[in-house]
Amino acid sequence: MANDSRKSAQSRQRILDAAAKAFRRKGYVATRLAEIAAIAGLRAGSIYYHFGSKEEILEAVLDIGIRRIVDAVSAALAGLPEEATHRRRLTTAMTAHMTALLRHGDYSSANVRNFGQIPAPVRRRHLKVRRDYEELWRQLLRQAQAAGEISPSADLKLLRLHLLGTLNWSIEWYRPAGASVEAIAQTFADFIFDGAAMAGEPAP
Amino acid sequence: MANDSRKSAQSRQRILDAAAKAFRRKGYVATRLAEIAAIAGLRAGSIYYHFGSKEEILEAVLDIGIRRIVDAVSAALAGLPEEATHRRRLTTAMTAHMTALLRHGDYSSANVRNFGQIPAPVRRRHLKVRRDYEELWRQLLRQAQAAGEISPSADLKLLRLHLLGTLNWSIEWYRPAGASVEAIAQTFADFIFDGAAMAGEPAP
DNA sequence: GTCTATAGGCTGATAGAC
DNA sequence: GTCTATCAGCCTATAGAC
Repeated sequence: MANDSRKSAQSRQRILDAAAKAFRRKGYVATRLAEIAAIAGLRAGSIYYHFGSKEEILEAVLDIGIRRIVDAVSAALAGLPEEATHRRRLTTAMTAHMTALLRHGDYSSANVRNFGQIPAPVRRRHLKVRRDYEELWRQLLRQAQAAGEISPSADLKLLRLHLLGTLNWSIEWYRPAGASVEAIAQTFADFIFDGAAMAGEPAP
Repeated sequence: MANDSRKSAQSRQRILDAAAKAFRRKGYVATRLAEIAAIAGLRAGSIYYHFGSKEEILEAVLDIGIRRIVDAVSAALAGLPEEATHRRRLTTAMTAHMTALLRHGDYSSANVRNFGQIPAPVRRRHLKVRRDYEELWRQLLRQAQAAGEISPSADLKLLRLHLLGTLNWSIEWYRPAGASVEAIAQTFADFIFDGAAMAGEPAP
């Protein structure tokens, strides 16, 4: 009994892992159930013992994906000393987000990549979790601005979209061969804070 | 005769417009030929008078998409006075890119959005045009750095990915209701050049 | 040029044996 | 729990009438 439920949980897990990997690479619609089954080491029909439909698998993958990002960012922030600057907090959060996406990331990448093309009902249900994550960034930015580490004139909504856009777009171009994820995230964080203009250059 | 070839060209155009619109919204794989035909005002079978396959339509849409972006950016840059600063050049290019994407942009959006999930042969053929466009940005950034308007220590490759990532990601969140495309692009350009940190704040 | 009709193939999902 | 077998539906693409 404990044996059966353990076996079931393992198969379910393998199916989810396989789906996340496939969704990340080819997208939800283009991925076939037979493909997921093959990666998971079983036949297409067997999937239906664990899931009611392909959409149900998608929902599970999306949920795990966003949760992994939230957990990674939260854990990284929790590991910082109380007195850490807001700049350090934001840099840490950016690195954690990017790492979750690129290195430990079939689920997280599948989430970010497929979000724009998932069926409407699934999207609606998933939106709540997404908003919670956005709220985390809103708070980080608000606190940094309140503490005077971000310019008071900065539009925090656009800054958040600017920042997350840069990070999320990396799934389109990142290849493990190049610079490390940490180095890239650090460079991006410096761009975000200091800008790329020559120091002392006047604004136009 | 001139009448027929004009009618043919018009239908072909309507099919492409319809495909670009659908590809932008739902992605290539999820879009059905019957759907494209319906938007274009004809039946699925009729499409094959104008195109040999669904993939052929995709290729045409992708090509037009990238060309529209290149043309928009090139035209905007050509409209600048000789003595324009490099900051102004880059800001202008960013605005043109974003406008092409968000406002005049079924083709351009379809291109950016579907690039990650197009069939391998199509992708390979399309890569060349993409690289040409990237080269345009490489030159802009190189010249700006050479002129001393971008910090000599800035990694131009990461700066380009940073900049284009921010712009391209906007197709995931932009809604016409909010701020104008020009205002958003201007804000992003200022972020890119000046950063969001409190002026005079020391780096950590 | 566009239509209707349909071929041919594949896909998500179900049923029943083991 | 997983398999095999199979169904029903849908989709791209083709053929031939108009």
